[in-house]
Amino acid sequence: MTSPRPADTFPTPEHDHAECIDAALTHAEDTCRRLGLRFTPIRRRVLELIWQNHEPVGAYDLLDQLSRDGRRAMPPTVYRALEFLVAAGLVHRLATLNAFVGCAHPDHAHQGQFLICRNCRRVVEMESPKVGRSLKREAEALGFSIEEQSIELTGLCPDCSSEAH
Amino acid sequence: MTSPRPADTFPTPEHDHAECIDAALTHAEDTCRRLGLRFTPIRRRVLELIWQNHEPVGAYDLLDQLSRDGRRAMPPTVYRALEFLVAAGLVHRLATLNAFVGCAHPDHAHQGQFLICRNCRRVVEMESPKVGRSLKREAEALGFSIEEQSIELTGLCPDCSSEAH
DNA sequence: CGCGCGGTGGTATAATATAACAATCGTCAC
DNA sequence: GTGACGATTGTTATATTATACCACCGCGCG
Ligand SMILES: [Zn+2]
Ligand SMILES: [Zn+2]
Ligand SMILES: [Zn+2]
Ligand SMILES: [Zn+2]
Repeated sequence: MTSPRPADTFPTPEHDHAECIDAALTHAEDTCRRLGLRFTPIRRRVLELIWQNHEPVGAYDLLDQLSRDGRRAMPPTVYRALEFLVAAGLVHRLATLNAFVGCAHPDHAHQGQFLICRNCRRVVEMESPKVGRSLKREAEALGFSIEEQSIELTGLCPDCSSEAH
Repeated sequence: MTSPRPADTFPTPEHDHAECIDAALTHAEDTCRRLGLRFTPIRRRVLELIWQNHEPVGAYDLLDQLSRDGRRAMPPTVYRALEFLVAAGLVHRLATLNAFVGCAHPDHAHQGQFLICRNCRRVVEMESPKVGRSLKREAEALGFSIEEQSIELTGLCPDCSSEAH
């Protein structure tokens, strides 16, 4: 079972990030094959770029990096790839940042809760069933049925809060 | 004690919305006077426009409406007013919609959870202490300290889900 | 072959937001 | 009053993010 590293905690500087990238790409291949989706070179490359680190990336950053590859990429190219990756559950879009981050739990359908460090910009994807249940229950009490959720928490990660004296 | 209507449930078509607007404006005046902030005509007018209904409004929509007033408004004008109103806790920005909505609980500091109907676009601001506590606890377990939260739930409000057979 | 469909390339433009500087207004000390 | 100063607004320009639209390509299929 290939799967990206759990990443349900902030990654250490020592962690083998090449493995993060490799796991994400391998998992994406598997998923796409299983679902009959086409994991084309552009889509693969965009996913790889998104996984360059654990920080969210803007679409135009990706565009620049694609251009540096040699291919003259235009906005629709990267947005199409992103749309595909988000739909396939391989990438999440962070609405508060207009940026994209690799999904840490791509092996099952979910909509996580994101912890975003305002200092180092790293992101961790939590998945708290408790929070999900509370929200669902309280929304239902108002007669509201949730279809999508966007939960983004900004603050300081452990490393950055200990730095701040 | 003036305060906008609770709006912790979806508003009925029959409710006296003029009262919603009036309460929001009166409360804003009070708040600004208390905090020594200047509730200028532009800021007042923008808040009034935001409260035209219970749906979020985009900055450029507001801009159009301001222009229709006669004043030749430019983007910075409306963005500055919005910045002020958000900072004063009178308005919230919805990241998933790039839009703004009047705060339903402006009488105390908070960061609510928004229920957004994808059909009628109405928004309700929940304030669930339970959700807040769960998130805080689970984030702290990862060493993360939350400074801001953005929680936006999209789905169907009671009225729109009963319409859909 | 002829057709349809998903993917890509490319141009243009829409929609959202901010930078930078000038002009004006309010307030307060003098 | 009036000059000084900070806060607010006016104005122009530009940055940033995202989509509409059409042409072309490659491939499977009747
Ligand atoms: Zn890593
Ligand atoms: Zn950090
Ligand atoms: Zn109302
Ligand atoms: Zn509705």
